[in-house]
Amino acid sequence: MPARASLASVSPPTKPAGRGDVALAAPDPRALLRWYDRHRRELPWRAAPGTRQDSYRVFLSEIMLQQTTVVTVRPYYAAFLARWPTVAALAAAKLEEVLSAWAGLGYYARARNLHACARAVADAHGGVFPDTEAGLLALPGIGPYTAAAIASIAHERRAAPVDGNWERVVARLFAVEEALPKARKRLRALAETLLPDARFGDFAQAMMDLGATVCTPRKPACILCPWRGSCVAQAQGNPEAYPVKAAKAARPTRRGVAFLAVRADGAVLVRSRPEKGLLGGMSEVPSTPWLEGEPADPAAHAPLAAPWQALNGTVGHVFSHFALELTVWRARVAAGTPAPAGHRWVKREGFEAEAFPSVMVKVLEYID
DNA sequence: CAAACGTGGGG
DNA sequence: TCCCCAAGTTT
Repeated sequence: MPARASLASVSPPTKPAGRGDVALAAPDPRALLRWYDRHRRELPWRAAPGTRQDSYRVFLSEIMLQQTTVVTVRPYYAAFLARWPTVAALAAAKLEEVLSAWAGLGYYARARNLHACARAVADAHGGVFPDTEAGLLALPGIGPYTAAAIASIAHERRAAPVDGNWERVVARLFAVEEALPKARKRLRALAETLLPDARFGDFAQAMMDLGATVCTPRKPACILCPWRGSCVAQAQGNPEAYPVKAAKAARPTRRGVAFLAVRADGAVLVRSRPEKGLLGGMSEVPSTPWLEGEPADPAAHAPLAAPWQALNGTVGHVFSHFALELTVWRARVAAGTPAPAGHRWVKREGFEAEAFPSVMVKVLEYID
């Protein structure tokens, strides 16, 4: 257990208020582990106490949980595990299958990387995940956090998977004044001082549970915290002030027109988006470009000549860095209408196999 | 390194 | 309605 004094090099330069009078004990990792033993949450991807989880399951869950809530991930995790129980099974899947199964979960590069990673493990690692952070880090879609998570949880390596929970907990423990994202390096250094001498997987998950259930972004339950006697922010009385965050960029609005061509048999005209970029590789109804300011001329972008009818209302959708307002133009076309190059007709029964992102599901509600 | 990259739920 | 947030990675 490093003494407080040894943290000087990574501590914030400004002396936090409230530290002067009462000496705070250094946070003891064993106290958190004891708390975890009493309050550990049951989660589908979590192994029974005292056992290690299969690395593929840790991998699958960690990729899905990136920037995504537990509640949202649950059904996707169950579906993926049932359909592709092993890394070999996932590696054998077609990318399109993986993308359609991922549809609705967001950040679709994750699905592409998940698949590429499974193939890399199957092809270049004999079907076995690397058991070191460095080895894991070299795989597609696995960054510093996920490498440390798999290494600690599945392989019991000494590693600090510093996620948003860890950052919040550490920022409060040490009252870090520097704002995110610049504070990331400092927070990581402080986090590593907290690591125990054993039970690295449990400690990693304990930090996440603590952040998710006690040291929450708003109204943290400090009274229930095993580290309440070691927390500078709690001593200051303003835990919610941490972590400090930089101002966010404004979110502009882009507009466009989506063309909903409905054939007599109910089939809809669909195409696939480019593999890179927004909604990469996902299925979509053709549309004008999505632009800020002056909308593009719809007629110039219609996929085929038809009696287009502008529908009332718009489809609104919020992406991570812009909001989208889509006007829907719909046309009923004859049964024999051919699909233009790069497009295809998809019937209702075929929707399941398509990789429609949520924004397109909204557009497709205008079929009838 | 800042920006791109989704979505749904809660206050 | 609006803003924030959630087990980050890639370029």
